[in-house]
Amino acid sequence: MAKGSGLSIDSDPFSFSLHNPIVLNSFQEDQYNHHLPPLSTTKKQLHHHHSSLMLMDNSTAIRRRSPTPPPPTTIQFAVNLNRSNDDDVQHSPDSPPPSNEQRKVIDERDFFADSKNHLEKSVGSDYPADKMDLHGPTDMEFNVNTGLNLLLTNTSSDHSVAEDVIPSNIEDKRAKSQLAVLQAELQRINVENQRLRGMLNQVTTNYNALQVQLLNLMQSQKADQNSSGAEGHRVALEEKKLMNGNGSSLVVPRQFMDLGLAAKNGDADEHSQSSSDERSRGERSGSLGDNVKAAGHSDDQGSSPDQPSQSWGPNKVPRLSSPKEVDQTEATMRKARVSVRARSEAPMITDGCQWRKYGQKMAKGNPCPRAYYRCTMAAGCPVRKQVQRCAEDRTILITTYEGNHNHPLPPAAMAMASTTSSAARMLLSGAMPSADSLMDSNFLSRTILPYSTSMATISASAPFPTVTLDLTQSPNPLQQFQRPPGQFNIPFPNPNQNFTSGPSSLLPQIFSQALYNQSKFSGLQMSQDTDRAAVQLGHQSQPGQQQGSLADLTAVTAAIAADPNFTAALAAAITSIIGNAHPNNNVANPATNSNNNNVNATKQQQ
DNA sequence: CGCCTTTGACCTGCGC
DNA sequence: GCGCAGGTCAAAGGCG
Repeated sequence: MAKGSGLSIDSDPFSFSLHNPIVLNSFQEDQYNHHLPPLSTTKKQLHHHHSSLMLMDNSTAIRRRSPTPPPPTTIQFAVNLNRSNDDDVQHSPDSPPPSNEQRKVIDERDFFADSKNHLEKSVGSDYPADKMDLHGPTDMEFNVNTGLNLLLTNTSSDHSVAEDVIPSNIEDKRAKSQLAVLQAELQRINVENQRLRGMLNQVTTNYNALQVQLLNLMQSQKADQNSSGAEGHRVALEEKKLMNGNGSSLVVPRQFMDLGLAAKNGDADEHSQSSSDERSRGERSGSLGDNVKAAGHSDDQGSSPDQPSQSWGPNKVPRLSSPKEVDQTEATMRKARVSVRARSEAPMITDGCQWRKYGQKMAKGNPCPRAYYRCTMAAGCPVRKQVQRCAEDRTILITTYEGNHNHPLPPAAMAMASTTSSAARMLLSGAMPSADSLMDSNFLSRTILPYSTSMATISASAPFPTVTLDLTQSPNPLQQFQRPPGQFNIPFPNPNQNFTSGPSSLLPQIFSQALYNQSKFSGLQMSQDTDRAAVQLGHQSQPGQQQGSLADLTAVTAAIAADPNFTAALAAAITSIIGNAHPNNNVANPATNSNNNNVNATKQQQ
């Protein structure tokens, strides 16, 4: 029996699936079972061995042969995309030839394979089908809102046999009718998709033109600021407030702006060689600052990864004596951090990277221990992160990132890296972004930031410049549409890092999406009535998770508008989702790991 | 055996 | 100088 060619409708009213072939009633199923494995087994095989192409239908209009009306439902067509020889119907030497029903099974599977090809052309016309990983060994489910009006036959086994006995010819006609409807609808959607794509391209073009104009205007203003001396700093700060578009949503300490402008005189990044007098020596530079010094020399723009020994550890930081070196150190020690607050029951948000825990301590004022991780995707990678639950609300997970990766990143990791490095560079440079970076910043502001009016904050009291992305606030998704496209929040410069290139303009959305998908009850809490609104990127593996949302739709829509290569972002998002199940990301829950104490923790508790 | 987590020890900066 | 707090190291043990 072909793997994944069985049919089932899940009992879950919110997600029952039709696994090809599409129509079987329980009576027929019993007949098939003489030759075929149980459908449950088949479905399981499909789940474990095949990718699935799923067509999500949220338009209701789905009729089941059930006495009860259909609930708000998502129909998932799980299509066996791997048609290897092993997948074909295999008959034992003594088994009978395939029956008519079995042939129908095969034919209908072929139809779905063809449908999959249509979808690849439709959704992924800008993205190679092979990169969609639809043939991969994962269980990725690719969901598309079909808007279909389907007439389906229920095959749930709880129906009586007598009720479901239908002549096979009628059933066959019904199935063919459904297939014809499906095929016609797919073609219609293809046309619609092309039309929408064209519209989006037009909007994107216009938007880019506006961005360039705005950039030119800001650059001219900046030139005026530079000519006016110190007054320029004040203007720059005001300008940034204006760009924020919400005076109360972002507090940008003057010191950071001054610092950034001073850094701009140098290299405009973490490795600024400037020795600005505006860097106050009185500011705290804790032990992490020592680490940051080293990290600044070892990340992707400053040094070779072959020299990891200078990267970390206060004990390994070379002593710098000359005033010039001290200034350089102070320039790099002020490395920014990016803190992400998200509601999650998971012990750690998955960002696509591999992390190794190297320490855990009790932090003052928080009963939950703080865990320290370093990136292990490459030797000498300076990136570290801290994970700690919020003391006030332990459902909030605070993840603080620091440093830049010195190695290639998977798309999901690029999303996080892009976001963090953008934020860090914003703090450290304070300079006006380039045209590309402006785009990047705008995308970020229109996707992550709109989820909350107080989402992005910059901490002035923290020992180090820290950008906090708060994803715990209840958003108003409609604001995303209502927000004028020219309105800015934080002008995150383009990371433009060595290994964080790629569709950076899309990454914040992906990052946001990944965060959402990773959180069982994410801070991106959406209204129920908009649930399952349309395109879904989320996986289905978390029962308690809200699936899809208007926010998903808006994020995806923004991504489409931002870049015609939307499918690349889609693939990245899916990758991040898949990465969510990475076995190495099972970090012990700090909140529940009460046995982890150290000297300081003991002192703290005493 | 390699990778990971755990956890006590250690280092550093800061305030008093 | 001492204590505190943040951060890291590294040995020990667990796990697949």
